[in-house]
Formats: sequence, structure tokens, C-alpha cells
Amino acid sequence: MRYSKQRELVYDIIKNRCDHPTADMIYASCREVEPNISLGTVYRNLKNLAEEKKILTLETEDKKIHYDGDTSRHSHFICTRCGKIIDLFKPAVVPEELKELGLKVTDEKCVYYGLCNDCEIKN
Amino acid sequence: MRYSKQRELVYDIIKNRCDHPTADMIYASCREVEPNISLGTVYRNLKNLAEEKKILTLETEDKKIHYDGDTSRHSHFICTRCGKIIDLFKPAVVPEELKELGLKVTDEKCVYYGLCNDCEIKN
DNA sequence: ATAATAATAGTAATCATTACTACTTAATAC
DNA sequence: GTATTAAGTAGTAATGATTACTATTATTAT
Repeated sequence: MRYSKQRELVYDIIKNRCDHPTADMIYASCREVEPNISLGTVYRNLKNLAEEKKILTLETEDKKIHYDGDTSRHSHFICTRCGKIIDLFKPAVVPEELKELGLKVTDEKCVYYGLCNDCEIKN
Repeated sequence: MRYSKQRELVYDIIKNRCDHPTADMIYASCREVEPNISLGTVYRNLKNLAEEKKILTLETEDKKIHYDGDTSRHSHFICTRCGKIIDLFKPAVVPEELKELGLKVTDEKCVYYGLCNDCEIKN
């Protein structure tokens, strides 16, 4: 894979935000810097970066892939009312059952659902 | 919500299989019993059943929603090579960090990735 | 600098899912 | 039991996120 400034831009943008943007959000940010970048380029590079495990993906119930520039082992809490995604940094315990079944885990995606504090109040 | 034999069929089919079928797989099974059932009906009822928490959904990397008739608290292991989904029944520990943040969990979806035993051998 | 070829911009295509509409059926009242 | 009413369905069209395609541009090895 050879260098391109578009890929670097996509990567920098994800790395420098602490939310969990979708492709179109990243596209919007890219265009502020590079107005001619195309949506397909953003998608292609997001896919490349995810395959190389330089970024992570989060498949949610909103049918859009959310990207995460933080590749450290962590989980997420998603508010079922407003969709906000909150990072959980204290590592969850991997089920011992996996060892018993002889399954080696290379990745994990743990998502917890409920109301965030703001939505809890509003309810 | 009132009774319909289509909804009951969709529900029965999911409940009586131990895999994690997608909408089109459930549709195919439905048509063996009820050849005129429409795909839209299957989708609508899957959505209804999921909203009522009578079935669960699993959002995976293959961009199709997988449905699960087992609503007991359990996790999943997905093979990154063949896509097979394996149930993990021993409950994972919910991160204590959630309590610290004052977040009440109503649902959880923990997915672990790696190679299943078959694919491990083939590799 | 040039050649080779990977990457891009812009657009078209894909495909899972949802929306729409005329018709059917379950549930309730008479 | 029949009529009423509104929810559910079949069949089809639309949606929208993502991917594929193609002519052009940019990177990198020689």
C-alpha cells in the first residue's frame, strides 16, 4: 500500500476525534481540509485502515458503521434513546468458556445498551 | 398487536433453530410452510419481535442482521474466516465501570472474533 | 525523468432494508 | 352470525449505506 494524502487525512481525522464517527461524518471533516476528496475514497480508505487494524469498526443498530481511532482494548455503551456512544476503558473479562472450546480470540466487540445520564433525566 | 399466522410462523421458525439466521434465511424457511408470505412481512415481523424483545438481533460485519431466538443472556464468537456464529453461554462479567458512570445496562452484545476450530485446522 | 501501477474523483450499481398501497383478516360490537 | 374497523399482508417501489467501475492523477522504483 503506497502513500496517499487522502488516506493520511482520513486517518488523522479519526485519530484526532474522540467520538465514533460514521463514514459521512468523516467525509464532511475531510472536505473541510480537502474539498475535492470523494466519498468513495473515504470509504475505501476506511476499509483499508480497518483491515490493517489501524482503526476499529463498530456495527450498531443504526445500520451505519461507526469508526474508532482508539485501537486499545475497550468496550462501548450505547444510549438506546439518543445513540450516544460512551467508551468503557476498564477491560471486560473474556469468558473462560472460549478457552474450553479451544477458541483463540483475536478481537472483541462488547457493547452495552441503556440510557445515558442525560436521557435518563429527560425520561 | 393482534395475532397473525405469519408472525407466529416467523417466531416459531426462529425459536426452533439453533443458528443465527438472517432475514432472507428466515424468509426461505417461511416459504416452505407458507409459500405466499412476502419478504416485507418477514422483515416487519422480525422488527416487531425484536422491539418486543422476543428475539434478539446481532449486527455483524457482513452487513446483514442476524436474529437469535435465544433471549437468555449469552455472548457470541464469530469466525472471521467462515462467518460461523458460536454461542457462549457462560455469562461474561459486566464491567464495573458502568456502575461508576451511573449507567444502567438493559442489554448487552458481546462478540468475540477469531478462527473457529474447523478454520483453524484448514489454515 | 520515465515507466509501471496504485490511488483518486466522480458516477453508477448493489443490496439489505423500509415504505407504500390496495386488499385481507382478526378482533370487537351489534 | 354479521357488520364494522383497523391492524396485517402481498407485492412492488423506494431508500440509503456501501461498493464497483473507469478515466485520470500521483507515487515510487529504476
